Amino acid sequence: MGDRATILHADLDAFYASVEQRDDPRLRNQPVIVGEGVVLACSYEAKRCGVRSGMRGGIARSLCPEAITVPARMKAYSEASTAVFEQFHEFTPFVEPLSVDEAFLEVAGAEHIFGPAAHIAQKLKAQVLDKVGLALSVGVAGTKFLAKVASAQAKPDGIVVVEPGTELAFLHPLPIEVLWGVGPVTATKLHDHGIDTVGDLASSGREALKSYLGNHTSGHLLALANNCDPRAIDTNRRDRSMGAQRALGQKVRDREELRREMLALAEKVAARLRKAQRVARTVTVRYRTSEMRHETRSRTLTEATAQTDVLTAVADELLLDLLDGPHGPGSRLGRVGCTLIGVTYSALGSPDAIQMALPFADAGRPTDELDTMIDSIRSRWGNKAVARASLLDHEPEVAALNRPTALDSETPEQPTT
DNA sequence: TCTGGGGTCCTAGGACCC
DNA sequence: TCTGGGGTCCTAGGACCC
Repeated sequence: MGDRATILHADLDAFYASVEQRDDPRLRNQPVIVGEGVVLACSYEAKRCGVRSGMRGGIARSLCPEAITVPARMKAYSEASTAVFEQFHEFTPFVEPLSVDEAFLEVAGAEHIFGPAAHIAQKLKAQVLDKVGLALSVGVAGTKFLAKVASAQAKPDGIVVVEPGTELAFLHPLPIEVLWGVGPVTATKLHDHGIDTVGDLASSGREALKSYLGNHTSGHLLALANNCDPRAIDTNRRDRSMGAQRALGQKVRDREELRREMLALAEKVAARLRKAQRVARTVTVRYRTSEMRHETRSRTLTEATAQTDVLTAVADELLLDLLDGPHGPGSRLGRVGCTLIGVTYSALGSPDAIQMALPFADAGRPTDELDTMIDSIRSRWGNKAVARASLLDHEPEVAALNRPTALDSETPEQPTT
């Protein structure tokens, strides 16, 4: 791993805006803003005026008055995404989606068919443009992290290959902000200590970093800065949580209105959960006060469920706790206000895994049979502990499904070379 | 640039068990 | 009854990513 550059990071350029420009010729070569309230995406022409995603629509339009604003068409983006991922799979089965518009591809096993990784990157780009009509940027490197940094450098519409042996020369001059896990907070801390480039970070002492970044972050960043990233492509990733939230503007809504809003969100996510054939065990309600402070309340159920009435009832209770505090209905709401509510279901499992596991709960099956069952669950549902959601800990045989070696261990598929 | 909506992962403290 | 170590789970909060 890492001694050959066989990992691709493929990233669609300005995805939503590119789909709009593809579908409406009048938008081509024009500054385009997708999304009305806030900017969900913008074309490169709009980026040149300083427009960024997440920006309020009004500010974006004042920066770029000539921009054409269009509403988001999620269905079109999702169809385009599916079509692009089909092209990825034409080259390798080892595709790890990161979001609708980007993925890692392991192409070690595909090189004998399509040629070296850099050629595969070119063919991939050409094919996505030809079949789907969208521009793709590709980074090619020996590790995931480097491939992702390379694709960012390749934008727009380019390819950057980091040849083996040149990794540190490529990485060290770059600003620390390129590191995965460095956001505004961590960046400020690093700059305060005179660390501005990845090279600065790589030559820093672990203990010194630890003192202001903590154990995990310092180890993680130091590893990345020294180009140490052993993570393999994981084709089995599944959602670990599902949620919905809604911003409410400045207005403090009344208590019953917030409860109705929460009910609608909780029902919506429960429906998504069932559609995905998943069950959840933890309900988290989130809340943003008028001072933009975030608060959460969560509860873990004894058994995972996708039943709307159960999930909505828990969400309602948790919301009331946030709204009322210890001093009665609405008393907290009056003081802290509410500008956003949301609900997330997590500790997701799969009802099928539970049903498959159940026979083992009441019959003392031999361990080799159990091992076979665990293998079959793993092949269907991935490496993560899908059976955890069943929480049948009082049944030792099913509890065995949660054995770290069986389901929690990272044993990603390896390409056959 | 004071902010949408969808996520992931980590931490610290407390409860509880052996 | 007190003290201790080790482990797991749950909860609340925070940082980060697209």
